[in-house]
Amino acid sequence: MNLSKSDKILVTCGLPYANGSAHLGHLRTYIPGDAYTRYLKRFGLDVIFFCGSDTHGAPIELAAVQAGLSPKEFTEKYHTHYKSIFERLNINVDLYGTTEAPYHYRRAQTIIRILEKNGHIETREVGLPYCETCQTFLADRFLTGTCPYCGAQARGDECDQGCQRYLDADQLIDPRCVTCGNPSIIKKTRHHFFKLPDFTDFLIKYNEQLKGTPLARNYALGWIRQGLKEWNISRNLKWGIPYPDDDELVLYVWAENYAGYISFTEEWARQKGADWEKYWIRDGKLVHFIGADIVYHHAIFWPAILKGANYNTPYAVVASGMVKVEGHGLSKSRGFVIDIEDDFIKNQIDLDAVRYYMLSYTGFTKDLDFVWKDFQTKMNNELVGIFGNYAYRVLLFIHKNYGKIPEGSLTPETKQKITQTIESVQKSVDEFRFKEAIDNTMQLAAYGNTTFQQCEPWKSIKEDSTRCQSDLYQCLQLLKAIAILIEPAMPTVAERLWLQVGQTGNVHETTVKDCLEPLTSEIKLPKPKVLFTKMPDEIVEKMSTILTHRIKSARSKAN
RNA sequence: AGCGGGGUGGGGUAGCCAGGAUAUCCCGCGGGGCUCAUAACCCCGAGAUCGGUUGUUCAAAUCAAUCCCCCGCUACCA
Repeated sequence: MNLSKSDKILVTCGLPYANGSAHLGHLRTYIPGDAYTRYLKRFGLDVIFFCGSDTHGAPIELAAVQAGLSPKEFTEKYHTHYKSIFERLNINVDLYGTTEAPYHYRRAQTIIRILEKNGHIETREVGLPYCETCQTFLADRFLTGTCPYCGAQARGDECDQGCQRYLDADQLIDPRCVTCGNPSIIKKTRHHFFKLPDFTDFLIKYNEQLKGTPLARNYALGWIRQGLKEWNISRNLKWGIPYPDDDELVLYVWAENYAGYISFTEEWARQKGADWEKYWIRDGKLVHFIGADIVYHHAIFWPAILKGANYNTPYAVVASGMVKVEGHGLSKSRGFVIDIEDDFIKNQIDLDAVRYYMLSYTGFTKDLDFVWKDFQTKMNNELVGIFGNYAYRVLLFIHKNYGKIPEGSLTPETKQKITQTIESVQKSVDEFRFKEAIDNTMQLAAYGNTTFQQCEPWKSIKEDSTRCQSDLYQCLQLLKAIAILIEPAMPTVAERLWLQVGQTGNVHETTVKDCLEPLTSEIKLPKPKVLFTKMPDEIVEKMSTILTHRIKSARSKAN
C-alpha cells in the first residue's frame, strides 16, 4: 500500500448541493468514497470520513423563492434528506455536516482572513451587469441578449438556443435581464480576488506529485499551462457567508464550500474530543473523492487556498467518471435520472446491490451507464447465482448435516487462495480500482463453487466424513474471508454473512488478517437464510416504465 | 473552438507508459455435466479486421501522424 499505519488519513466526498433530491449521480462518488474508507479500515489503517451539504449560492436563493421557502428552510429540508439517504445507503461518514452551520462560517471566514493577512487577496472595483429594475447584479446565466456569432437569442454564458458556442457576458449584443427583460447596465462594484497566479509554480509542482486518478493531475496541469487568472471570490448576493469585514458581499460558494472538509473535521473533533489540527495543520493524508466535473476546483483552487492559508494540502484527488441513465447523460430536466428515494428506496431495491452495481459495473474513472436490465442481470447472476448461492449451498449443507462448524484445519491451498486475494484487493484499492477489487473478491466465491463441485460433499459425506468435513471447512473459511473483503462494498450483506458463518463481534471492525484466522470447529451455526433474492422481471419492467414516463413527461414539459 | 479523458467479441473490462508469438477476465449466447444449492452450480465451445487511415519496425492493441465518435471542463451552475 502507498499508505501506512502511522498515517492520519482523512477522506472526503464532494459536497452535495442542497437544491434537489439525491440521485444516482451522487452515488458515483459517495459509494466509492465510503467503500474506500471501509477498505482502509479493513487494512488496519487510521481513517476518518466526512461529507456534508453545500447550502449557498445563487441557484439555491432562486430555488427557495420558487418553493416559497426561505433559503435556510429550503436547504435544511435537503440537508435532512441527504443525511438520511447517506444513512440508508450505509455511507458511513464520521460527520455529515452543513455549510450553513456556525462552525463552518467561522472556519470559512478564518481562511479568508488568513489569505488577506498573507497578501493573497486583492480588492478592486469591477464593472458588472446590473438590472436597475430588479436592483440586482446579474450573473451570466441571468443575462439574455443576441449572440454575436449567429444572431440567435443567447444567455450570458452560452448560446443555448443557437450555435451552442460558449460566450462571455460582455460579448452579448443588447444585453437584458432575464427576469424583467429590461436592458442591463454596467455598474461598478467592489470585489475581492484571490491572487491565483502567485501559486502557479507551486501548483505545477504540487500536481506533478499529486496522488489519485491520473485524470485529476493531467487536467489540472493543462489548465495551469493555459495561464491562471485572479479569481473573484465574492458575490453580490444576500444568501451566503458574509465576506469578512465587508457586509455587502458574501463569499462565493466555491471559495467556502470545501472549507467544510475542515470545519466538519473540527466539529467532529469537538464532539469526540479529538484533534482536528492533526489532520489539517500537521501530518494528515487528505484524500478527496469528487466527480470528474469538479477536478479543477480540487486540484487548483483548493490546494492554492490551503497553501496560501498555511494548511496541509491534499494527498490525493480521486475523480470518478460520470453517470448516464439508459445511455443518456444524466439530466433531471430531460428526465434521465434515477432518484434514490423515489426509485430505489420506495420500490425496495436492495441497496447493497445498488452499491455493488455502482462499484463494479465499470471502472471507477469511466462513465457508468445505469440500465435497469443490466442491474437485474448483475443482481441475479453474480449476487444471487455466484455469491449468494455459494454461501447458501455451503451453509445449508453444513447446517443440515452437522449443525456446527465442521472438523478441519486450513489447507495450504485455501490459505494461499485467500492470501492472494487479499494482496490483489489491496493493490486494486491502492490504485482506486474498485471494480477490480470486487471482481477479485467475487472470484473467491467462484473458486468456492468450483471446489465444492469437485469435492462433491454430497457423496463424500456417505463415504468419508473426515474428508467431507475438511472440504466444508475450507468452503466456510472462504466465506468468512468473503464476508470481510466484501464488507466495503456491501456492508449489510457482510453483517448477515458474518453471523451465518458463526462469528461473533462486528464485521465492520475486522481487518483482513481475520480472513486467515482459522474457524473454531464445534461452534453452532444458525439456520442460513439467502443473502439475496432474485429481482423478478416485473420489477424491471415497472422501473423501466417509470423511467420512460419520466422522460416523456420531461419532453412534453420542454415543448 | 481550446484543454483533458475515453473508443478492445453483444455489454463491461485487462493489456498500452517500458512493442513480441494462440489479446485477459466477468456477464450474455450455444452445447455438455452435476443434483448439495435461489431453474442456482461446474466443464467445454463459438464469437474481436483492438474506432478509421497512414507511417516507424523483423514485429503494433501498444510508438508517431492524421481523421471520426462519445464524455467532462473552459474561471458567474454547483
